[in-house]
Amino acid sequence: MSKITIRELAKELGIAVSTVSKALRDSHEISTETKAKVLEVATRLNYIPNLYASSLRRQKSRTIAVVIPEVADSFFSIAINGIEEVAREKGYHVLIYLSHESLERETEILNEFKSGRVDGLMISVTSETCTGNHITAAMNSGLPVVFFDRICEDIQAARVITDDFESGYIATRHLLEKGSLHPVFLSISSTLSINQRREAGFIKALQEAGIPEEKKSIIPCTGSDEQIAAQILQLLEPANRPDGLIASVEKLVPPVYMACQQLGCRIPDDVRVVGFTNLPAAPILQPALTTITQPAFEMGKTAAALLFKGIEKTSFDLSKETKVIPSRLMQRASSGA
Amino acid sequence: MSKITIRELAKELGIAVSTVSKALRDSHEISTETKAKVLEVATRLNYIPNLYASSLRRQKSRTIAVVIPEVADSFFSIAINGIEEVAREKGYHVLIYLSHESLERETEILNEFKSGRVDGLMISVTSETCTGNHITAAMNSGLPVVFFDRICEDIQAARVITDDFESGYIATRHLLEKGSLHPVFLSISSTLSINQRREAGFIKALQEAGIPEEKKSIIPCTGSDEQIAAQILQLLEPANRPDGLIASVEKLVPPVYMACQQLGCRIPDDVRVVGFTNLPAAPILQPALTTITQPAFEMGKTAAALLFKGIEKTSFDLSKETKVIPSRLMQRASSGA
DNA sequence: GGAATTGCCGAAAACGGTTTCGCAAATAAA
DNA sequence: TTTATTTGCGAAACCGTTTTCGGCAATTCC
Repeated sequence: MSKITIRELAKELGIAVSTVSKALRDSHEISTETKAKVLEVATRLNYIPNLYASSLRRQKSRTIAVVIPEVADSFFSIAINGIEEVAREKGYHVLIYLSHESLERETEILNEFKSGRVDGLMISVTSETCTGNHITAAMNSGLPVVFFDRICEDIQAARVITDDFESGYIATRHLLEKGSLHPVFLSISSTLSINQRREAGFIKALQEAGIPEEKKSIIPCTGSDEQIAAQILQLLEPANRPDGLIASVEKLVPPVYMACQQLGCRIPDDVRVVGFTNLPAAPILQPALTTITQPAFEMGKTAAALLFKGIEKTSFDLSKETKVIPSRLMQRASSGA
Repeated sequence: MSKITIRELAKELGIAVSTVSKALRDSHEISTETKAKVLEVATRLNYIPNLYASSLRRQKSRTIAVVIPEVADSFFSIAINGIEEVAREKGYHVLIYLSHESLERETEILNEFKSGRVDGLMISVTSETCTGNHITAAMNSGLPVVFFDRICEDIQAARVITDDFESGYIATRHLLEKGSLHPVFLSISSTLSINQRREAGFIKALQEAGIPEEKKSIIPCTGSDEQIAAQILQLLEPANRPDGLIASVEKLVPPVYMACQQLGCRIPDDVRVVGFTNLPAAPILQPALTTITQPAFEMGKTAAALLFKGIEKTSFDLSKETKVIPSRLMQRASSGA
């Protein structure tokens, strides 16, 4: 089964290649009968246009890139689902790149896009990414860009985010209402947008409650998984154990539960817990985990839809768009009765 | 920042475009000095080759496709990690497609590859995929294909799998040793390769143990998530509750724990549980889940490496390759003390 | 009825690299 | 010294599609 090209269709039909091309693209220059004939032969011979020839000529690839820190995280994997769904509807293909939380890698990846590799880019930045030169460089080369979830605050670009500040606030208030007197916030990166906002919501709730702002209440959890586990283990030692905590990202949830099991620390009696996560296992943990659940699927869909709008309508100024899709507090046993 | 092409490099250097091209590809026809000059100008002007022009001429795209049923499953998301790692090393790009367990969708997706869209394909088939006509069609068009995890038994092609039969056997023996007298196997699809093998291992262990092969011991769990939950809930009713069970895929784990919580069914005292899963939450479940953990990352890496070997060495007959990477039984509390 | 328009199609030039082939000079072999 | 061979480079064809442009006939408009 050799590849069949537009030339062979033309030969088969006894007409010019340009006519075939126009017929296939449903040009008004071509009569309905000719179109029908071309279409018939094309399907009969199972003609599939060569994407690269087409992309080369038209300077567009019907391909988008998704750059995320990692895929083994429920938020991102669910978001990809949403992205793929919209892409498929629109006839676009999606390339995936993992930055592994490395700014250097992210920069490398984005640099390749300047050649016109992709028609658009959706990105959730690295926790290292504070300056976005590589991103603005890509944007300046004419690439439509949509940030989703983890954005770069100082770049004027389309954003699809969730209400991280409010979620941080709500989670904290929830802990306070459940009786926690000194909740702590497990922070993963002081430069990460979502972390900053959640943290700000946390602080606001604390201030409103008249709780003195001790430095200790924000606990940085950084480094390898093992290091994080050790930090959390230390935090939950009986000596100065907090009575409530917020796991600001999904990866902090397992070490928290693990530490509690090791230390005999009871959730929620000793420490009330809320986690930012989309883990399907949240309701089956013991006790079931109260979560701030992000609208991952919707965010993926929305971001993709926005990107396609930016790609297809040149008149549309993508950079002014910001969509905020609210997260939800799923109240379960881990935060108290 | 306008796109800069190879012609502009040539003009800047005062040499022919063909020379520039060859220099950039490090051809032996070009002197070392010329190469150096070309390289200098190329980096200075930040030249990035147009992938589509290159792909069109060379008939290869340095792009592979990964087709999987879904991404929101720890196995697949970890496998993607492995794939991406190898792809990046090799300078390949990876397109991702989700079949959503639909054969029709899978067929559509594969059909597009016949145009030379990608240089190779890694696929984990749908549970609906018993006949692989669409896959052999793609293979016949010259596309190197590697199956990973969920294979199509009747297609002669490269495979990277885990020892599902042995794992099913080991999981079952483990349950029996822990005192389960009549373990059951929760099956998700009778056509799915991994399901069949795991089931076969289960049956073998039962036979060896002299347990009469009752039909009831293999429980089909199909349909929507809600339907599956209902089926499992019914199964675990006290009346004829099994004393051990194997969740043959990850998505069955939450409904099992959920049902036990609802019914007051104690794990492992009432029912011993083993699950096939890579869930990071497995150790923090109460009780911690005994798992058959698949080498997802290694499988992704191995499959990708194999595919690239098949792509790059035409002499290499991919279709005869089968790599089996063993899974591991992670013994935890859910299967008994 | 002549001019202007419209409808339909074909030839050829793009798109931006890669590759083949040929040519001249330099080197090696005879 | 003559003949082969090698080395380094340039001209042009090529990959498969899209698009511009022009042409011819049929139609519409004064």
